[in-house]
Amino acid sequence: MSEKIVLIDGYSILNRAFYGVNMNMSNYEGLHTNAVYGFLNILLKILDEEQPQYLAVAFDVKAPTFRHKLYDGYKATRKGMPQELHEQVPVTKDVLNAMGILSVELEGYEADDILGTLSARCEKEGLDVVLVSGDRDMLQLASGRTKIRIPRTKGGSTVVEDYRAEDVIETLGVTPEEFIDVKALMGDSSDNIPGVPGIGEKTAYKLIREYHSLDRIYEELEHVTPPRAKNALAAGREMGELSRTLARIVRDCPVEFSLEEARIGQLFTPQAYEIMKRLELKSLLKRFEAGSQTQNQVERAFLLLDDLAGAETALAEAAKAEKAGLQLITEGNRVLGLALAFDEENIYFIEASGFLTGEYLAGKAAELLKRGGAAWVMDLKAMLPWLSIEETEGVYDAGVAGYLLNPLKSAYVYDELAGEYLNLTVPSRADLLGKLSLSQALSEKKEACVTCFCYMAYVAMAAGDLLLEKLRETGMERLYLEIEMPLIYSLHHMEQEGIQVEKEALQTYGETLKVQIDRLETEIYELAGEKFNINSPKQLGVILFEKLKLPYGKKTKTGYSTSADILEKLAPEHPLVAKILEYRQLAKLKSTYADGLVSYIGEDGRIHGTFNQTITATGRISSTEPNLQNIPVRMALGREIRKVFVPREGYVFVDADYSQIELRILAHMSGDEKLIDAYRHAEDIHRMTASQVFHVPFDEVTPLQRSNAKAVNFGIVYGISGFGLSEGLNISRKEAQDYIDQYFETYPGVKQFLDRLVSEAREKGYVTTLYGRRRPVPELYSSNYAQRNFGERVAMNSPIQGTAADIMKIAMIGVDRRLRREALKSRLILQIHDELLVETAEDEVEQVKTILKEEMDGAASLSVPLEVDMNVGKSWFDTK
DNA sequence: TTTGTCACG
DNA sequence: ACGTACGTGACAAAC
Repeated sequence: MSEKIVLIDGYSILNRAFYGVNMNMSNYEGLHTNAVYGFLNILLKILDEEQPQYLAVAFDVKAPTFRHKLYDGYKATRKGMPQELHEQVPVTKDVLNAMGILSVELEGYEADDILGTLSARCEKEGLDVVLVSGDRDMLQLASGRTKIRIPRTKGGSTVVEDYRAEDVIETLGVTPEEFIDVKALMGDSSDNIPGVPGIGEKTAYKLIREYHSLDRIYEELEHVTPPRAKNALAAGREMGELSRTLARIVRDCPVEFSLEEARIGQLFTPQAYEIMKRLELKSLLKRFEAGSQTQNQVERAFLLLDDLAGAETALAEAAKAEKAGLQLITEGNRVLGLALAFDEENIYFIEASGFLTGEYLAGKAAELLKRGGAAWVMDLKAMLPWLSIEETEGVYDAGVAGYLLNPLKSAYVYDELAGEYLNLTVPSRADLLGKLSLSQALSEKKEACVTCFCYMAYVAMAAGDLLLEKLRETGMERLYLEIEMPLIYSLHHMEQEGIQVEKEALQTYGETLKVQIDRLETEIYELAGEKFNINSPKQLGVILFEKLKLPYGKKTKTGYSTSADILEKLAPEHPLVAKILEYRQLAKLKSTYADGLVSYIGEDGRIHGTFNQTITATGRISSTEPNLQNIPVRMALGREIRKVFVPREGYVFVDADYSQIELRILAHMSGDEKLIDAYRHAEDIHRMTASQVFHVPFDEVTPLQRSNAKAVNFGIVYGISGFGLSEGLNISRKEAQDYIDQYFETYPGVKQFLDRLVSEAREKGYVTTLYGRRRPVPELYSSNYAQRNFGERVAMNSPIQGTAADIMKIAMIGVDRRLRREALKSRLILQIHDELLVETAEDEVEQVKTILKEEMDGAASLSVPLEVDMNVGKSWFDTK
């Protein structure tokens, strides 16, 4: 076995770590530690896996490199790193130093070049090389001896992509050496490598696959096709050759390096331990303490209680505690037990069995929540169906707190919160219980269950104060206490209430669809001349674009695109296309809505969906199992479905929706005088926009002008781009850009506002709503052009969409509370982002309308009024 | 599990 | 020449 060296691209891995680990992580000095933490985790993971004898980390030096001298534009626009990351660089170097790990820097060269040089030298010495970087450019260094490893954070955990030379060939279709020339041709906007103007990614790969090098291309220039590419190549030869020099990683830079200095010695030194302590990286401390991993100390306190006496004693103690963590453990319609913690020594799982019934434990849980002290739970809404309690002071949901602090995470479970806020690495539910259901696990792996459940209670308790403190620091305490916590109860009420659905009518509707689908199916097979699976985009693509040779518009990464917008343009070409579109529509209605919804109707004749509070990046709620926020309405046939959503006997639906709430928020937040003034008076906002942007009298706006203005309004809210608008309107980019320019000329305050959102987001790393809700925008720092642009649109859209979500939440809480406090029978049953549906007792219609109007109008006081449209009907179909 | 498609605001 | 409209969830097919 040959010896092995691991070489690490320092900044690139720090960068990955920074965006992969929750940004709020910091020590008591206020120093952010998430990147250091993530970096060390990746480092230790790689060392574990590779078991190398040698190790070095390369860093860039803040000075111009030879590339800057060659080309003025080189990395001129590269964005600086945010302060929170910058401050972690010296700390990371200190840690490496304390661990005796070699750091290498060289003025005039980038870390890439150092890595290229060290890998070349080590290969020559007969070593195996493992290069760790976040940057795919590094792939040009892959070889038989050198493996490139690219860590990615995927759904919270880190996975590493490995590339040996053969993997590069397999994934890119070119060799590592050829990859340099690909980059020379196509350029790289994130590094400001210009490339050959006129040659894009597709052409670059195609050319290199055919000719294998830039030089060969130029030798054979006469034969290069298409002519467009040939001409571009002829004109851009200098740029191409310059780009190749810029793109090629240097393999012989004058860096001083001796293998002996890179030899790995004692990593977990006392010095390193001290730094870990100062950084408060507790989970890493363990490894630095003895070198060996031990279970977390707190686990010693975990205890299973399954006897009445023991449980009563613990519960009585907990009742006296100032702070407690708990979680009722439930599955289906059963309470399995209660997890409970009230200090570091008293952490219990009380299993439901014998005299310790589920009802008893639920009652005790309710008492604990109401006892006066702080009570932290992991997921309050999941507990409420067993508790029969209403809004209670001192009850805090740790999951919801974690969501506000970073809404981009995929889940807010105890192990994630422990890692982020307690610097504690604890086994996840999947680690402990695998894929077992809770009841299965309880009978098969009791001990693991106790660990899992005790952690829930412990983490909720232990992280509580810190979560509140962070919410305070980030200006989200009121958002949390006055909006998100009360909202949990409103969502719970809606879930309990559910909505009545006429099962038989829905089934009949599904059968009608089936008849039409069968008919269409036959017609389609006839027109196509063969049977195939119409639901398969792949098979459909073959029929349309190969057999019938219709012109394909777009390709997806797996084949031809057959999406509706493409097929619509194709419809005049062949009668089959329209049939496919119709088939798709009906198939969707049948599978998702007719058949799909039937399966959710409960014994009470109602659908009780789930409203999720911790899913979206912007602060909206989402709806699942089923999704009641995307019931068809735009197309007539689909809208029919709404006829089966009906109020109970003696009730009607009152439906209220905000009119153009996002545009009104835009007017308010931007402060644009003209827009504010327009929206103060306008009945029809899109018409008013058309009138002002196209300079025509309000009454003379044509339907086309209005619909164009409407699309522009949408575009503005989504974070406008010429391309996006042109797609939405099916017009040229030039025309779309003209519309946008005219809009901004008309409302200069909006332009300023949107620019300000982006620049503030770049500075701070996040954007905020009117109520202080944050959304981090890490994409703004991406080296990828498309990603960065996406970040800009997010920075423009999230404050608007998020503020609308905040306002609706305030309104919901208000409506729900008043219906109850005023002792009405009517109940809020659905929220669809800007719409509320109230199942209203017939004799309460007027009161409910008043409440909806007052609470929705009054939810926020903006510089433009919030208008609410209301309708009453005997089904959801009738409320439009 | 991922991808393409399509339903909603 | 590049690559995008913002935010979701469910279903069927393909991997």
